[in-house]
Amino acid sequence: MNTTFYEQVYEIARLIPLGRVTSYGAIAKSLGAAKSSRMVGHAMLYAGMAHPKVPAHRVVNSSGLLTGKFHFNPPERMENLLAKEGVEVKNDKVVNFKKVFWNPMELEI
DNA sequence: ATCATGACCATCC
DNA sequence: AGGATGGCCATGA
Repeated sequence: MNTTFYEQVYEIARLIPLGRVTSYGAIAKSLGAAKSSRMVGHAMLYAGMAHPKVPAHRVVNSSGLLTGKFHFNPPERMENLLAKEGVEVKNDKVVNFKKVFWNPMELEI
């Protein structure tokens, strides 16, 4: 699926450093489409089909909540991967979200 | 072109 | 704190 908008989302998502997370809204903003945050999430549905793979597990909502974990193979996969990368997850949300949050705009600008 | 959908966000109660 | 509401907009039928 080389859909332009999604491709841009993937590009940003692939830049997320290991052990860091970001939000859908933040990605949308860095693309200049702050109001298209929902599309970012939707794009993640295709993340599995995209190549190279997209670390969709590093993308959460603005509260650090793992809203899309139920879209993973086994939903546990998401927190499992995050925990493995050093991101603590409790109650389906990222601990120290502020600290592990990665701002896509820092690289883009 | 129109309608429905959605891994969101901000706001209000 | 937690649920409900409206807005926003790309994509597919």
